[in-house]
Amino acid sequence: MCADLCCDEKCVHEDIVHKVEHHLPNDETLYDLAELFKVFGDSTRIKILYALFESEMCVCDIAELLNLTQSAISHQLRVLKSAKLVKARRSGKTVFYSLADEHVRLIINQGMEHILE
Amino acid sequence: MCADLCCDEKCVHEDIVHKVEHHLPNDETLYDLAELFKVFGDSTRIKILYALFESEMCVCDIAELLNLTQSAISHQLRVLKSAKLVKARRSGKTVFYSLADEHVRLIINQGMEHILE
DNA sequence: CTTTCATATGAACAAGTGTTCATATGTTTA
DNA sequence: TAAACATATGAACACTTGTTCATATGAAAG
Repeated sequence: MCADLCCDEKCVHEDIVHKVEHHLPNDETLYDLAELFKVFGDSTRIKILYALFESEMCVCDIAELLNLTQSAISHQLRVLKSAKLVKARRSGKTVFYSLADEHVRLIINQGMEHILE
Repeated sequence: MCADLCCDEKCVHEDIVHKVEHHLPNDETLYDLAELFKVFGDSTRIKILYALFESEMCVCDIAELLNLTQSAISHQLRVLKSAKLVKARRSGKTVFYSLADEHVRLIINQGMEHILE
């Protein structure tokens, strides 16, 4: 292991460690942030979000579009909803889902830019 | 399951499904995008990235900062590096890691905005 | 009320992930 | 060359996650 002084002139250590410690958001916030990105970290959910970029859609249509069971989509929409990435609107038996806000689009576009460069 | 026509006046279906189908990026791209977000979806990695916001750091310092083994950090840095989120610079025995580009900061800040609202 | 249909939920299982331990690689100094 | 040290890597393990199947809930139509 590193013994407090593992380098020569370029040494940062102690100082940096303490400086960074003070600038780190608290653990709970960082945990929540990771949880948010975890939601984006599944291709089914990404596809659902991309689909909702175009228009609100009901569960069965998304299922048909992505060739997955209605149950799978419903489970995933639940995840997206509790992360406040989508919202639901009921119309009779049907429930229409749509993007909760524009953050979703921004985050995804930023990610897309990264992988396309 | 949904039988092609599950609603009344508000019906979208077929039309929307086909329209959205054409606008969806291809499967591989969507998969890669999900893989990218998966990398952000772990609080250890988020903490590492946040630490690197302040300054480049070597492996053992990050390990000390986050109270994790050097091995754990090294494994995670490998993940971050293959996603091109961080880059490495060797100086003697020590390897300093830093953010690969400004996308990282943008994506994380966007995520942070979402959870803080 | 009963049936039908869209959606939600719970259990179960396979597949994936993050950490630790042990050890290898590579660099510097004695 | 040998010892010391920072980092990397592989195997193993517990833990998490996404899907399916079966079934429950809730709304509209007969």
